[in-house]
Amino acid sequence: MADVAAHVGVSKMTVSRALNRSGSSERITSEALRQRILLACADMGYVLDQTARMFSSKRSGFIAAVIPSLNNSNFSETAHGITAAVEGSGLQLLLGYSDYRVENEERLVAAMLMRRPEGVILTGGNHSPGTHAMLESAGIPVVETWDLPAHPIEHTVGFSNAQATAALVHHLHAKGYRHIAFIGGTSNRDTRGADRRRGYTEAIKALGLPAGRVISFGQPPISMTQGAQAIVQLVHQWPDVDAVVCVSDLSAFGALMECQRQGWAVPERIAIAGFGDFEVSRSCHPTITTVAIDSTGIGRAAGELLMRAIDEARTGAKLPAETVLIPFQIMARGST
Amino acid sequence: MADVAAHVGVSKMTVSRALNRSGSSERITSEALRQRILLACADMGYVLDQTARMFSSKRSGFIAAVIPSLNNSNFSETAHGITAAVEGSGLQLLLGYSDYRVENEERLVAAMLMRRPEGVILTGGNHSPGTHAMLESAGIPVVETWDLPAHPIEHTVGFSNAQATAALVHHLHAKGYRHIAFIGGTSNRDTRGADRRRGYTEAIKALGLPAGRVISFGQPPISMTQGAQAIVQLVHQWPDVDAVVCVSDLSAFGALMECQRQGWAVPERIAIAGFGDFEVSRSCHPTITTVAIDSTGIGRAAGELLMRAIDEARTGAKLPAETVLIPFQIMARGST
DNA sequence: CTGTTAGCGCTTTCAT
DNA sequence: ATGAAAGCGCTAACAG
Repeated sequence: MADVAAHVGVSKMTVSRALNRSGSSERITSEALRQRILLACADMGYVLDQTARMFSSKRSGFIAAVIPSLNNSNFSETAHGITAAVEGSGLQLLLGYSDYRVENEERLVAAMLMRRPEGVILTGGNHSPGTHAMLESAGIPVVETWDLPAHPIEHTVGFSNAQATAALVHHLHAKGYRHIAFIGGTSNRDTRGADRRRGYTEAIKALGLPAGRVISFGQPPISMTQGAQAIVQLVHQWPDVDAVVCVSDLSAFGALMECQRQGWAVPERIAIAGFGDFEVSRSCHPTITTVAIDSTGIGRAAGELLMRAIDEARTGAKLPAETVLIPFQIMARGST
Repeated sequence: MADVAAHVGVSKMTVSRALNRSGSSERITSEALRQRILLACADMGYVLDQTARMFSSKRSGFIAAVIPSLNNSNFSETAHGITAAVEGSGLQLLLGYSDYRVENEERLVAAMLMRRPEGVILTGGNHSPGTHAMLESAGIPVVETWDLPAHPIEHTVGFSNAQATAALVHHLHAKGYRHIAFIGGTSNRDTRGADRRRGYTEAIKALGLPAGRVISFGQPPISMTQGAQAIVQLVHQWPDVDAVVCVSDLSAFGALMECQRQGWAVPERIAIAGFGDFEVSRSCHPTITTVAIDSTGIGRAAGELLMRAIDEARTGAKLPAETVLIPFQIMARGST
C-alpha cells in the first residue's frame, strides 16, 4: 500500500480510503484521484490485504454457513442465494457441508468460529449442545434455515416441512388416492426428512387412511437408486398401494424410472410425488408432482436478515429475533 | 496474552509457545509449566486470537478454489474432493463460483486474493489476463483442473475434454451410427464445452462422417429443458440424424425425455450420449451412455498437489510444475 | 479532503 | 529453554 501511495503521490491513508469507498462517510476529493489509485493498484498488481485489514479493524468480513450437502440438493441454491445477498457488502461466505450429521456441523462451526465470522447461517433447527454453546458465547447473529424450529436460536428463515408434506398428502387424497405410502431415509440424521415423514403420518391419520405404509431405506440423502429399490420393496410389501410420497425428488425420480422398467404405469398403477422441485422433476416423463420451495430465496432472505443483524450489532444494538416464512407450493404434474 | 504471561510469571513468548506446542521444534521446559499456562488461560477466559496469529505469521490457513457452478454439475464433487484432501491440515477452503464467466472468475480471484490464500485451484485453463497477472504477482501455487491447458499457469489436474468426446464419437461409430450430431451451448463462455465440440468435430472429420450437424442452444450450462428443445430442432433440421452427443448429461437427459414425449425410440430412432456420468444417467430409463470422470478424484488430487506445493513454498523451495492426468471412461449404456 | 501518528495481538528473530 | 525487541499491513483517531 505504501508503494502504491508513493507511486500515485499520496499517503497510504488516501489509498486505504480509496479502496474502502463503500462506507459513505469516507470520500476522496475527486473520483479521478480514486480511479488513478485503483489503476495504480491494478498496474502494480497490488491487492488489499484483508488479513491485516481485519486485524486492524476488528472485523473479519466473513459470514459462515453450514449446509448439509453441496451435491444434488436444493442447498447449493441456498448457498447461491446467500452469496447473491451479501454480494457487494464486502462480506465473504465461508461455506461448510455437514453431510447431514450434527457432529460434523459442530466440528465445522468450531473451525469457522476461529475465523471470527460476523454471523452464522445454519440449516435446520437441530443442533448439538456443543454447537449451541459455541454460538451462544460467540455472541454473533445466527439464522436457521429450511425449518421452523420450536425453539430457534435466534432468527429463522424457513417453512414447515411437516405442513408441506401434509399438503401433498391432501393433494393426493383429493385426487382420489387412498392407499398412500411414504419413502424416506432410515435414520434421524436428516431432521427435515423426519419432519416430512411426520407430516405424512399426521395427514394420513387426519384423513382416516390406512397407515403404516412407510419404507425407510438407507442413510439420507436418499439417492435415485435407493428410490428405485424402495419402490420395488414397497409394491411387494403392500400391493394395494396406489400412491407414494417420497422424501425428495431424487428418490421420486428413481422410483418413477423403476416403475417404467417394471412396467408399472405412472400414475395409473401408482402415483408418485416428490419434494423439492428439482429440475429433473420438471424434465422427466411423466413430470413429477412435487413441493416447490424457493431455495435461492431462502438463501437470499437469510443473507439479508443476517446482514441487517450484523449492521445492528455494529452499532451496538441487537436486532430482535425475526422469523421469515418461506411459502411452499404444490406442483401438480403428470405423475399424480 | 500479556496478562496471562504476567499472571503466570513468564513472558508473552512463553505463553505463545505453550499454545503452539504443535510445532515440534519449539518446546517448553517442563510440561508442568505448560499446564500452568493452559490453566491460567482457562481461568482468565483467554483464547488465542487467530486473527492476529494469522496476520503475524503470514499464514492465512486458506486455500481458494473457483468452480463454474455449484448446482447440477460435477464441480461440487470436485469441491468435496478438495475439502477431503485438505481435511485435518488446518487449511480451510474458500469457495467461489464463476457462473462459467471469466470476468466473474477475475472478480472472485481478486476478492479471494485479499484473504491471502496460500494456494489457488482454478477450473479450466482459460482465464482473463487480469487473473493471470494477479496470480503471478501473488506468487502462490496454482492448480488448474478439468482441463489440460496448452500453457498451464503452473500445476494441472485434468484430462482432455476434446479427446474424451472424440472417444465417445468413435464409440458411436463402432456401434454403427453414421449421422452423428452434437448439442452444446452457443457461446465460448464454457471452454470445456467448446473443447468437447472441437473433439466431436475432429472425430467426425477423422472418420469421414457427414459434418455440420451441430446445434448450439443457449448459454452454458445447458439445462435439461434446453436439451429437450435442442433435440427437437435437431431432428427437424437434419431428419437423417441417428445419434447425438450432448455436451453434458443434463442436456442428454432432457433430450432423452423429449424423445419419449415425441415417441422417438431411443436408441432405435436416435441414440443419445452425454458427458459427466451424472446420477440421473445411471437411473433413468433407458440409461444414458456417457463419459465418466472421477470428479471427486480431480478435487482430491488437486488438493493434495496444492498442499505439497504449499509445503514446499513454506520451506522456500518451489515445487516443479506437475501435471496429473485423470482418466476418463466411456460408459456404454442403453441409450446407444 | 488528506496526512500523521499509533497501535491492533501475535510471532519472528536474535540474544541470552 | 526463554526473553526482548521489532515488526506484520492496515485502519482509527485526530489534526490540519
